[in-house]
Amino acid sequence: MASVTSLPHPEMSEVRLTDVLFALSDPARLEIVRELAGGPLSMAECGTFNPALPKSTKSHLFKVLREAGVVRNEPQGRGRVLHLRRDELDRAFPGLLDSVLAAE
Amino acid sequence: MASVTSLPHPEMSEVRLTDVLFALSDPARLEIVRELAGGPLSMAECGTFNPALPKSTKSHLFKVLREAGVVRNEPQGRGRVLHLRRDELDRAFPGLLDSVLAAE
DNA sequence: AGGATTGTTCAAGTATTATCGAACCATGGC
DNA sequence: GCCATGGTTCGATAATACTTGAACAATCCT
Repeated sequence: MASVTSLPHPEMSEVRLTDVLFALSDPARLEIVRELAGGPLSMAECGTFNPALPKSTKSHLFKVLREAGVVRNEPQGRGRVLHLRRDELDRAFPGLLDSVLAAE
Repeated sequence: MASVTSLPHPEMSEVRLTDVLFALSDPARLEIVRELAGGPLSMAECGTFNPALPKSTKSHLFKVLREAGVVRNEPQGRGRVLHLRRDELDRAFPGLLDSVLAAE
């Protein structure tokens, strides 16, 4: 019943630009997105920029990104793999991610 | 002394990407930016998407945009003119505004 | 099965943001 | 000078968002 294993992800058609912008507007979340731009990572591998971050806090950061449609969070083994929904975002908001990731 | 006439604007060099993204992440502020993309407007002309908006609220929306470096607010006659800092933003964050404004 | 590992969710406290009326300020025109 | 116009700032309240420990869930491994 409502296993936590598979988390809900919005369809890209119902993702709003403002929600994506909001998700990216936090430095910690943006940093996570930058890390994920290099390829999928487990949650443990991700967020190394701040190793002291409690796992509940980290989980919350990913939740915001996931609910905004920026990131996909899927179970793998005993952990989870995160990846940027890059192709989908590029289709929905052409150039957005490129420009954000290009900014120093 | 500290006349309100001329409001402080950040140098583009000290504008942070996350602040810009945050400023754009609110639907009302984003709508204002869309209106300003067509050219400078007085505050009265701007924000017509919600005519019932109190002027203090509207002023606050502009303040957030101004402090994030998105908009310039300058006195003109008895009122004020607002304009998007488009060229500067394009230089600092190439493609960002384009992609945001292009999104439907 | 039991324990270790990896996260998620809940709840509570804190902090940041939004909203809007009222007071205030500057300018233009009479 | 005085008043109307156009907008900012202040102050209070409401609404969101962030942070974190503790409890819980799923999986792997022996």
